[in-house]
Amino acid sequence: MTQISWTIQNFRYLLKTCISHRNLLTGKSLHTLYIKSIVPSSTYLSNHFILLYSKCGLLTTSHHAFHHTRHPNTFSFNAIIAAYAKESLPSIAHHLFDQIPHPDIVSYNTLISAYADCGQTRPALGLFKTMRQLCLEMDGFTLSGVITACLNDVFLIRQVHCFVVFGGFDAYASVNNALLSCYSKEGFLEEAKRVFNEMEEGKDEVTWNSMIVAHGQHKEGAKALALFQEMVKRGFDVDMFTLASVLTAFTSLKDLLGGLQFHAMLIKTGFHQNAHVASGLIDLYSKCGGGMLDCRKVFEEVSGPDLVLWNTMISGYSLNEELSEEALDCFREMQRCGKTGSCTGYAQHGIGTESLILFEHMLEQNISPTSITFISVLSACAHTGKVEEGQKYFNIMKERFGIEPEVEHYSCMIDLLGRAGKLHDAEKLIKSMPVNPGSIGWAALLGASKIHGNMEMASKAAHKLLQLEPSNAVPYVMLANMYASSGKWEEAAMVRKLMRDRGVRKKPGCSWIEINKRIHVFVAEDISHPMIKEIYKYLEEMGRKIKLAGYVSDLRCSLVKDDEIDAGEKEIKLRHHSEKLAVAFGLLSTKNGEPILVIKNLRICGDCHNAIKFISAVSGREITIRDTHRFHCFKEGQCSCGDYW
DNA sequence: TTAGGGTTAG
Repeated sequence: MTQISWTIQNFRYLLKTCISHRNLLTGKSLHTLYIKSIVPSSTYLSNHFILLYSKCGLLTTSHHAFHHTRHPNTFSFNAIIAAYAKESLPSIAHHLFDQIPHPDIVSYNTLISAYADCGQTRPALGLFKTMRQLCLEMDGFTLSGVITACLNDVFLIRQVHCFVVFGGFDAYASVNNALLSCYSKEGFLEEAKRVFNEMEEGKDEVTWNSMIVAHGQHKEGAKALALFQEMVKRGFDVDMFTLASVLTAFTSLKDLLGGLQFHAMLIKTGFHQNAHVASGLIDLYSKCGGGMLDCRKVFEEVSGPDLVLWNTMISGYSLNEELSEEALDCFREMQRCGKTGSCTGYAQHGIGTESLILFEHMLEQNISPTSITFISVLSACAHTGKVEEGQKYFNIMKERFGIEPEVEHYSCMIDLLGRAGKLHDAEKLIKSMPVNPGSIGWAALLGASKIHGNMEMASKAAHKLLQLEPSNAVPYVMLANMYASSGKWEEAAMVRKLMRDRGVRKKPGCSWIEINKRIHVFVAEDISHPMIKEIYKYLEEMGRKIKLAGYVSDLRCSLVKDDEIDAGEKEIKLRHHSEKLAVAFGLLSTKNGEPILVIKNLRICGDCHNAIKFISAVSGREITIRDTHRFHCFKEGQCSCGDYW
């Protein structure tokens, strides 16, 4: 048998191939072979074994390889620091950094990025300052890391931006990409665009991807899709990052049809099995009315679902949560017994919901939940009135998983208690919060007070909100509407005047529906649509039919003073709310039996919710309304939210 | 050897 003698060059070549292909199996065999071989000890090879294990996510093995390196050099330290940085362990990385006799620019860059990834601005800037004091050379890696470390502080980002321009670092694509991305994440799309435009020929794939996602995040989906087309036209490579970014554009446009076509393309290319892309798809379907069955199919296609994929599914279910027939029966029974004020019966009967079942499955798979997972879980409990479960999960997040509740978790709990009619408990929770409740907490209490018609609590919450956010129209409108619906016209007028005096403008309510690839938008009492006469006529006829079926209009929702118009006119005004117009147009423009989907930019009005339940029964159609809070799927006279939203 | 880009909540 011929003995093959391996040389260092053989090992070098094969090891580099293993690293670039992330081929752990071959890499490990190579490592065993190297240890047994007579090849002299090589720091180069040892360093690359550290890298291989780090890139394949084996931190302990990587550290082991570092530990067994006979003569570690700066490269060896840099490689193991990068491994700890990747696992978000900057303090250990720093400890290793301190042991390097002569740290080089890569050592600094790696440690700066380690801190940046964990949002630790100060230590990252400290290292940057040291580099300046030592007159060490800097490069694009350094500045990209420093910029990322400044995320959440736009003043710092601007200061570093000045440094970049005056130091000539704006020649690096990575530096501009970091600036572009940070400006966008901070909400400054215009500044991101300026960076993009000034890059001229210096753009790379990352620049385009960042710009697409920036537009998607700022709800400029159409521009994001146009950028994607431009990127392809200019010959840039499309990768997973691009595809996931494009999906957010479809989601922001609520363009389910476009998303479906894009999904077909993803299946052809096989990219749909990538966890990031799949998360984007699930988010799209769950937010645009695609249904959770399709989400489940996408989820099952992914071989190794990651944490975000689980979170996206749980959140999707929480948005689409349907109360089971059993739960609805229980609720109806409670209503019959006159216990309408409280919905805690759901919790008392321990009825499971899909998102909570999925959450338990996630725990069985030993996937550790994060703070975001708990926001979805608690929000699902709030949507379905599961007070006891909500309290249980709120407690275990700290006790079992060591996650400190943040203002968002408290806000879910306030929402949960408030919706269930426990307004005083909700207020007590706000007062006992160790973190500042901010506007989110008070907004949750205001919403719940409105549901339960508790004027006193609503006024308290609204006034807190007006102090915190004087330019936010929501508390003014909610408070004025509550006064108006309870006949307190003077108070309603005072709130409206205050709003006018402060120059606060209400976001006009509108609803839209897509028919034959065209979006039709309606505002209340719309007269602009070409089919508006037919729509009004249809609603008039439908109004008669649903009245016969038992519908009674809720005139409190018309919010017009009694002596201004009579009840008949109020009823007409109610009939012409934007969501009713969109529903009527949808029913007129589609075939019998076809389901329709309407989207509204605000919360659905109480009278519309009731009327559409009747319309679904009379027309025999499935009507889905997606409002800012959740999906309402109306079928045979019932809504999936169980009148609890 | 090190960077910048994607998915989840409110």
